[in-house]
Amino acid sequence: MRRFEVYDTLSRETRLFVPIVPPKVGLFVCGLTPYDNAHIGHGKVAVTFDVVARALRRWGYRVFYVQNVTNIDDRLIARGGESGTDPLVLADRHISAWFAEMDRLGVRSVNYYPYATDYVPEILAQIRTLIERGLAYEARGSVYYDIAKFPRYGALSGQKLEALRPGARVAPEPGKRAPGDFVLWKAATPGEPTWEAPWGPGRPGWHIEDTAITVRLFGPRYDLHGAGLDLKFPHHEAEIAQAEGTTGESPLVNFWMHVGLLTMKGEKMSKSVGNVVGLSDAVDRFGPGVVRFYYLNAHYRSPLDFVAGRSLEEATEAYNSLDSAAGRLRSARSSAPPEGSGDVLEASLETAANDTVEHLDEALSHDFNTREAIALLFGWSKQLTEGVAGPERLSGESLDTLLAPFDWAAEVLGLFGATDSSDGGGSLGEVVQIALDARARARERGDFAEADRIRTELAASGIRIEDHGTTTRWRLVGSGG
RNA sequence: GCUGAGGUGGCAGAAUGGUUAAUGCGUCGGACUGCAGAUCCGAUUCCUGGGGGUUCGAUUCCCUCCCUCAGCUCCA
Repeated sequence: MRRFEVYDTLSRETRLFVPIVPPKVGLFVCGLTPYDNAHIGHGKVAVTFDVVARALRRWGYRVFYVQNVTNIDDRLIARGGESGTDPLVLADRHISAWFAEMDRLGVRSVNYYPYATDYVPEILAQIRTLIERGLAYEARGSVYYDIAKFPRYGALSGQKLEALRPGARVAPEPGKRAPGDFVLWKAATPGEPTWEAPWGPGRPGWHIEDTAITVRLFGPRYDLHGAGLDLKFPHHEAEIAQAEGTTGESPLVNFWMHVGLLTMKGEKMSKSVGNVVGLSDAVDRFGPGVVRFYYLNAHYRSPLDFVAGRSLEEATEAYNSLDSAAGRLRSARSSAPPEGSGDVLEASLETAANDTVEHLDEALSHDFNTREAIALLFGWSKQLTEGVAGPERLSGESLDTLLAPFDWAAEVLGLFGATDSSDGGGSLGEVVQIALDARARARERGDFAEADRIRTELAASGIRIEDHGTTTRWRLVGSGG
């Protein structure tokens, strides 16, 4: 197991990561609220923790990665009401879309997606315990957490209860002892999905599902909790209060990781501001590789400012240059000379390849510095152009060595893998080759109008042509990029 | 107001108590090309918010001020 450090929001310092029960790592990410389509801010969190899980697995940790699905909550009910759809049906629809999007983006590291509604017994048990311990109280069929009874409430976000502005954004509810008390169980409202409970029919509050799930799956304490920065308060404070109040053990989580928000012209991207860019739109236009690259090209904790018409376009340029460097090697590898023949690599390059891989692991072991890793990949790409004149003459073994840094990127970042590049091969390749042959003949006879027409049409289909002397290469690019 | 995160070249964005502060994008020049793009070579040597302090040395540590963003019970 490789040693690495992570910034922990609670202690506000970067610390060496030590699992509670090595080599196991419990990773919980809260997030999926399927009341609407995902936007590119959601994608940032998903890709960030995908890379975290990939890196940890590479380093020998056994990660159990859980992401919950809040398939019942206020917004779902509101949206369902607007369109006359059952909230649970609406949730299912968005969940399917989310899974499809994650698959396209290469986010396949989540082991288990528990649904809130599948954990109602655990939720009820937790609420019952909190009431028994005097930490929660009933009022008008609802149950609230009495935050005055939990002194650590506010520690994660550094909030002092007295300093909070109660009711600043939400009207105080009748029945609460204090405005800051949060709801654990919401009394039924006509027309809403409800579950039976000792306090009367109702449904779970927003925060309780997470701890019901994690206490059940991980026990009273676990290793890593991730989410967007905007969930730090009050949601994560509530989680701590619920879980630690129930189990009596502390801390609930050893390392809290909070992802910097995606902003647009300096403002947070959110539905309420109305400045959202759909995740699937971005992936459609630029391709999954570019979108992943865009996220990982900055440190996960920094805010990332999205500029329409520029951010993903810039990412495309940078992404393409690395992707074609990797693609060139991969296509040479697929047609490498038979085993035991071909040129052998210079020893210095072999050393450099190994060093690069080591440095890549090192970069990620410093609080997942993916930007540093990408800089190293550019450095490696530069070394390749300087040191490798003709990759197609190299032995397969040598090519494998040269590919090692890109293989690392495919494994950990989910970028520049074999499936990312479309150089040659396959039935698409045959069709494209026919078009390229026709263009070559047109150029030979000086019919450049025809040659350019073919080039333009291929480009419209997302196929970019690159002339290198007498040979022509092609690659797939995002149709809009 | 309170809490937290930040202010780095034209732009995006790293790092570090110490030689010329990564990397990418963009721009300019050159090579190649029928042209364009891509690629390659070179340039973009006067960039760390203001002011103090600690230090032989600060962008990094401390103080202070200014500014930006986020959170203060919908939020990834």
